[in-house]
Amino acid sequence: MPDPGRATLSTVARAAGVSRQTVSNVLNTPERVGPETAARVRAAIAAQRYVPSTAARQLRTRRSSALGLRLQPAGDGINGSVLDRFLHALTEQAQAAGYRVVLFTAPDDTAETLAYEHLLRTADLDGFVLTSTHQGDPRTAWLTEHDVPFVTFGRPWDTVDDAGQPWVDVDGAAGTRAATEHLLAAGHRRTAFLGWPDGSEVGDDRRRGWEEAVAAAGAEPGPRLQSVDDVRAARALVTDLLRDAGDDAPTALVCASDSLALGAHGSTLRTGLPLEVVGFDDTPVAAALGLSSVAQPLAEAAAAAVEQLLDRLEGRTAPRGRLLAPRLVVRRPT
Amino acid sequence: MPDPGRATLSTVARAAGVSRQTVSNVLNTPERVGPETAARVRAAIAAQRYVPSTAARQLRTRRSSALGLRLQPAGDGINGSVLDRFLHALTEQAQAAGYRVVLFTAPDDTAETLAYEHLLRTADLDGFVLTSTHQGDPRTAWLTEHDVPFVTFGRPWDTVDDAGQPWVDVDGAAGTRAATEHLLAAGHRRTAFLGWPDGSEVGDDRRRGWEEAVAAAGAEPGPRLQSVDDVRAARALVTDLLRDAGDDAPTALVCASDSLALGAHGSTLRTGLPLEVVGFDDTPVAAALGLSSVAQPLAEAAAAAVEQLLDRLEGRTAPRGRLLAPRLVVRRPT
DNA sequence: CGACGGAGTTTGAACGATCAAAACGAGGAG
DNA sequence: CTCCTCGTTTTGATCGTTCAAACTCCGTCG
Repeated sequence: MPDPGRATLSTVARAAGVSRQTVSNVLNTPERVGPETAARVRAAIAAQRYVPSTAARQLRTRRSSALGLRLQPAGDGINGSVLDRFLHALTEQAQAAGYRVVLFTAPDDTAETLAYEHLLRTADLDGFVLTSTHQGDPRTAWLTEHDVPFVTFGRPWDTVDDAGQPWVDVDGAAGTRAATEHLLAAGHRRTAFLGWPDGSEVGDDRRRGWEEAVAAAGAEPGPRLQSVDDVRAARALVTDLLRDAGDDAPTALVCASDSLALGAHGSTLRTGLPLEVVGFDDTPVAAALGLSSVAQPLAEAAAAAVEQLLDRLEGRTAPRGRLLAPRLVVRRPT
Repeated sequence: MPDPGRATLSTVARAAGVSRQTVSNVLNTPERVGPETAARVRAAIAAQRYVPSTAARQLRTRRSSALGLRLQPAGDGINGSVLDRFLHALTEQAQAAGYRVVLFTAPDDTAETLAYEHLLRTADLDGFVLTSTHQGDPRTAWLTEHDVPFVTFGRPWDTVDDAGQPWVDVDGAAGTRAATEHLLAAGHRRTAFLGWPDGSEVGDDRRRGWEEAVAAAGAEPGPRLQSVDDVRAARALVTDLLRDAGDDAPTALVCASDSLALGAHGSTLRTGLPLEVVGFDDTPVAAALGLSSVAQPLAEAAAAAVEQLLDRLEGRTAPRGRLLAPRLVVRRPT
C-alpha cells in the first residue's frame, strides 16, 4: 500500500499515446517496436518510474524469476561459513540477472523433495540451487524426473544417470595437490594427510590430491589419518600421532577441512612439536590463526551456478558442468 | 511447466459441485460456508492436491506473503555464523506461518533503502527484517516514512523517534553479567573485560553487564581493554596485559565476542599464564576450543521477529519490542 | 491496378485468484 | 399469503501482464 497511484502498463501507454502491448514490447521484444515510438515509451516509463509487476507477469507467463535454495541446518559452523559466503555471492549474481533467491528449509533430503513440490505449486519457482550433493541423492532424481531446472554446487557423484545436469564444483584434489606441493617445496620430507572417514566423495577427492602430489614428487607418503569433522577429535588424533611417531613424525599436515586443521594446530600448540598445517576452505578461523588454507572461489562458483541455471531457464544451450580451481592461501602462523 | 493439468479454484469447484468463490471461502473465510459443503470442498482440494497460486492471489490482494532480508557481507565470519543461524530460524518460522524469505544484497545502508523501493514495486514484498541496526540508521527512517512494515533484530538505539517500531533483541548486558557472576562465583577476584572501542551500542551494552556484576559483588574491577574485533589484535593486547601486569594480572576475562575470546585464548596458550576466558555468541569456534560463551537465543529471536512482523501485517495489535535473555554456556577448556 | 508481404501497432482473451454485490432458499413475522 | 431477513452460494468485474491474432499502412511485384 505504499503508492496508491502505482504506474502500470496502461498508465504508461496512455502517457506515451500508444497501447499497452506496445509498452510491453518495448520491454520484452524491442526489435518489434519502431525506434521513434520506443524512445517516447521509454521516456514515459522513466517519468512514471514504472516497474512491471512480477505478480502479474508471473501469472501470465508462469515464470517467477525466483530461484529456490534450501538452507541447511548450520552444522559444524566453522565450515558452515562456506555456504554463507556462497549464498551471498549467489544472491548478488541472481539479483544482477533480475532473479531473486527464495529460501526454504527442510529437515532432510527427502523432505526437501516434498518442499520442491509445494514451492513449485504455490510460488512457481523457476529453478533450484542444490548444495552438498552426494551419491544416490534423491533430490536430483526427483527434479530430473519432474523436469524442473536446477544446478548443483557439487559434482554429480553418481556415475550413472548424471544426465547432463548442470553443475559447478571446486576441484578439491587440485587444492590439496597445491597444498602438498607447497609443503614439499618448502622442504618438508614427510607430509601427512588428515581427512574424513573413507566413503565421502568430497573427502576422497581431497585425499587423492595429496596422494598424487606426494607420488609425483617421488616422496615418501606420511601417515594418512581419519577423523570425523570435529576439532577435538582431530586434536586428539594428531597429538597421539606426534607423540608416538618419534623421529618418523611428519613435519607437515594437509587437512580436508579447517575444522581438522584447527584441531591439528591446537595439538602443535600443546605438544610444542613443529608441524606445518594446511587447512581447507580458508575460513575466518584459518585466517585468524595464520594457517595456510585452500580457498574455494565461491563468488566465481556462485556466478557459474547462476549462469548455468539461467542458460537452462532461458533456453540457451551451453556446456554443462564446470570445475573451478581453488587457490592456496599461504600464511605463516603468528 | 511441471504439470499441465494444474489444479485451480475452478477445477476444484467443478469437482465439488460448487462455484469458485465457495472454494475460496472455504480457505479464507470458512465461517461463511455450510459445514457439509465445506467438507465436500475440502475433500476435492485434497484429492486434487490443490494449492492456491501466490501469483494470482498477490495480483488481486497486493500482498505477497514474502519478507525481505538483506544479506550482509560476510564480515569477520566467526561472528558471522550468528546471522547464519538467525537466518535459518527465520526462514523456518516464516515458512511455518506461510511466508517466504526473499534475500537481497546491498553494499551499504543507503543502497539498501533504494533496494527497498525496487523490491516493493516489483516483488511486492510485504515487509522487511533488518539486522544490525545502529544509531542514525537511515533504513528505519525510510521504512517508517514510507509506511512499510518491518521489524528489527536489534533495539532502536536512537533515543528519538523510535516510534513504537517492532523490534527484537537479546539482552547483551544480562549475558556479560551472567558471565561475570559465573567467574566471580568460581573464585576469581580480578576479572577483566575485553570489548570493542567505545561508541558501539552493542559493545557498550555488553561492557555495562560486566561493570554492573563487578560492582554488585563489591569486587575490584580488573582492566578494561579495547580492541577491534580481530583475533590477532586481541591476542596481542591480552599478551601484553598478562606480561606487564605481574601479580596484579586478572585471572578471568569477559569478552564482547568470540573473536576476541579466541584471541585471548591464544594468548593464554602462548604465555602459559592462566586466564579463564568467556566469549560471546557461542559460535562453533568457542565450542571447539572449550570456551565458555554467552549464547543468544537465536531461534527464539527469529520466532519473535516473525511474530511481531506478522502481527503488524495482519492487523493485530501487540506489544512492540521484545528483549530476550541470553544463556551462558559453561565449558572447560580441553 | 489489385493482390501480396512485412513491419509496426492494436485488440480481445486469457492467467488464477479475490472483492463486491446479487441471487437463492428457508424460516419467521405481520 | 406476502414480505422480510438471514445464512449460504453464485455471478461478474478486476488486479497487471502477455499471448495470439487481427488490423493498418505502405511499398512491391505480377
